[in-house]
Amino acid sequence: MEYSSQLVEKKWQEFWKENKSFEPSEDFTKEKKYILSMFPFPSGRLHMGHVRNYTLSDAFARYYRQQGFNVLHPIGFDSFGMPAENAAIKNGSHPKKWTYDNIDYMKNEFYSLGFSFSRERELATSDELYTKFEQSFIIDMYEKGLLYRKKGLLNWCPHDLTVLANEQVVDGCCWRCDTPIVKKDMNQYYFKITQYGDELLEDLKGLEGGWPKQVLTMQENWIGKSNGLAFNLFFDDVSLEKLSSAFKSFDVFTTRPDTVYGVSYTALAPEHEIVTYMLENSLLSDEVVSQIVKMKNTSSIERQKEKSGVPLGLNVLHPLTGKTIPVWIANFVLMDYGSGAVMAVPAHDERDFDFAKKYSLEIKSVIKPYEGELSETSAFTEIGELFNSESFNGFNSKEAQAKIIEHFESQNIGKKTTNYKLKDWGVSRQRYWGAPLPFIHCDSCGLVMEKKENLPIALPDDIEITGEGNPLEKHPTWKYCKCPACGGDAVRETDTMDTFVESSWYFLRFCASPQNWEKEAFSAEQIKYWMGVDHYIGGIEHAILHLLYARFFTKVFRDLGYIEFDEPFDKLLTQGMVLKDGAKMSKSKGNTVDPDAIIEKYGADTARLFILFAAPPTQELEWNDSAVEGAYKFIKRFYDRSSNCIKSDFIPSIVHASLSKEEKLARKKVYEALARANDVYNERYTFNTMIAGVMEAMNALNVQTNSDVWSEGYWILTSIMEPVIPHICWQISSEYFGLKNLSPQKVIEEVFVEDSMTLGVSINGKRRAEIEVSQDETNENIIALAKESVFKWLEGQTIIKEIVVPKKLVNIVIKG
RNA sequence: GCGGAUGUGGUGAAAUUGGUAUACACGCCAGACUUAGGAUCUGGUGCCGUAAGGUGUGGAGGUUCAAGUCCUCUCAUCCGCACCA
Repeated sequence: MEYSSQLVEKKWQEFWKENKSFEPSEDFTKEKKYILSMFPFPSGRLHMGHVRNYTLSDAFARYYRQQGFNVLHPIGFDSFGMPAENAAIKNGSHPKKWTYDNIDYMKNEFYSLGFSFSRERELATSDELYTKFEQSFIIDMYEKGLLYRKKGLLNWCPHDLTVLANEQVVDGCCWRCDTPIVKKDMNQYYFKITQYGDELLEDLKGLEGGWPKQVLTMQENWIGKSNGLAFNLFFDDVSLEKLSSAFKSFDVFTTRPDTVYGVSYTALAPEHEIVTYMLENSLLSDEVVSQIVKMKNTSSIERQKEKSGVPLGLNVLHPLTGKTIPVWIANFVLMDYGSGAVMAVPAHDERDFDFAKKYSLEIKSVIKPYEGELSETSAFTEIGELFNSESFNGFNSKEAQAKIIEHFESQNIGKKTTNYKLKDWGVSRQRYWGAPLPFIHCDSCGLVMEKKENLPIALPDDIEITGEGNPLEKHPTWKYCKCPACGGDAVRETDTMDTFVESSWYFLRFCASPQNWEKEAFSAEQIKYWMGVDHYIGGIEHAILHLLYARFFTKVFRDLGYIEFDEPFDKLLTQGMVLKDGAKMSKSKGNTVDPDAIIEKYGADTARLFILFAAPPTQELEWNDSAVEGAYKFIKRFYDRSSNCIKSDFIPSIVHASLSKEEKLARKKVYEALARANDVYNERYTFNTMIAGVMEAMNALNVQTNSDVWSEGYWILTSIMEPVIPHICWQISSEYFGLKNLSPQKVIEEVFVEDSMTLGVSINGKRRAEIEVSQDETNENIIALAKESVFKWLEGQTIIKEIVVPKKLVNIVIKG
């Protein structure tokens, strides 16, 4: 029969659906595998990145099912988010309809690719049920003090009247209307992720081996832990008077306490509270005020271009020497790191150096290199030996750091301190299409939580989306409610949550039993059985945000008593991008390939085979039309040649010794492919080499005619390939083997035993000839044969050494 | 600037512990079958050279009997972070 991807694929997809072939078993005594791909945003259609992602997880899921594991391989949609609202603004569609239409379409695409998802556990995070459970967790977190509300500086678009996420600010302007954004002080809800900063950092160690090093490093840098010294700088009397003693001192942090004697000025961020106080109380000249205002209104990108600052007219006293030090405002001091103020040591810090040069401030060296001289034109930032540092002179930087911290602590003028770059996670968005925060504002009770029995706080359907302001805010009735505490009139919080909240726990939601899907967010029993995720597969672009948030939620849920483990994802596989013509596929570049078109022309198996064969998963994948064609031809050949098999429910038993050379080689190649496949699924994930092995075996089978060898070969090869090209493998298997071969296969060692072996013969490491000897040949004879084979190279030469590497080669070392 | 990754034929890429470099595939070339083929099958294909041979894993050194693999330096490309005190 001629190969028809259309017929074969439809047939098996229906078979799998009707037979519920991929639902996990409730038998928790079986060994399990939880295979998960990062779930998609329902943007409308699948792209090749999706196809690659889910083909990988599907291959793992199918392999482990074959091996007898109980496999959970679920799918959901991360379905809240701005694109739904943007589509509404653009085409007038309702975000809900747009979202769920897209989900329906994409689900069909998924199943037309033959993905073996558990259909009973499908979810969309915009489902009210999901919102209900999520809001309940939010309430728990608030009660634990892990969620709080405070004023903060946010990106505000004065044209669209909305807050923007940092990623939505492009070159200081609104990504949609190009209006320059301004910083606005607004109330915002935050998760206290910083409380888990140390644990999030420490537990990265346990993920080594399971997670790509790159991701671990990125998270480590993002958390950005640094140890140092924090101390107060006290104002002198004149300054105190100026400030009417509203401030006596301010706090600074340094990772280089060894340079403390080199402090020659100190700098505050323009947003520092002392600066604010001075502005509000008109303590600064007009000139200085205008410079500060200018600094504050400059975007961070602009600020980085050149350092600038202005003296505040205040002085502090050096904590050790008592010397007077001027206080400046500097645009390079960040308000949201440390205390928003720094001690400046221009001799040993590049930034401080640049600033001091520009404004002719004192540069005092206190560290000298062990070799070479101090430079006049740059800061010496390495470690070295202390001088100009009173009793600490002569110490090495490292020792001095500890000693100086000790000194500050013993004098009670400073403290050993740890700082993090990680900031609390701002989760509120002034948007409609997200999960509402379950809070109520009451004039008499303040901020009150909604009662759990009233959940979910669902979104109203009758809204008007204009792109200006928050539709929930403008809805005529939605926000008005009674206070759960006092029963009086109150209003709901109209902010919705960042969609990263939904993706922070969806992998737990899949551990709900379908019978209790509506009753519980997840079942303790199933969680205990299925978690952690054995293989988590997704794009590197989520290396920080999603993966960090999911780790944070896991630890929070543990502390809330819902789960008993620390980390959600045991093994992480980050796939590479899909490229065409050397660039990432994207609509704007017009270099996309539509998965539907490929499925229609060649079939899902071809798409899957090409994707797994063209490159290892972690590498970029260059799309190549003729290589796709090649994958299609392979499948056709694979199916055509199956006619050489004999129908049987058992693997044929073959007496290896009685076979011809070609037959033996074919068997060897088949079992080599099997051995390699096991290795690939368990350790290496290099599906490309596994497929190459199968192709080699096919080539070897094709030069012999023994139908037992053919049948055995196909019994094994269709089993290996089923996770890759499932439809055609089930077809072949059902035609010849009654589906009995889709099960664990044993490697037979005897086929690897050969009568003779081929050894390379090299002279001084350069290969010159090849000899064939029997397996049990003595080294003496091997050397004799080797010498004979390279006779002409040895003429008149002196042999120094002869090396025999068993089963590999002979190396003869000659003089010269 | 800091951190990470990658560099092998015309192309995508193999080489598990240092042991015959270029498996497998795409492309190309030749042939067969064909009215024809962009179908199918067979063979060839790193580079230079008619050949003998030489040469060859971004570049330069080094260790070793032996290096794509280990060490030092260097170049290029890509990614992440980026005034984090």
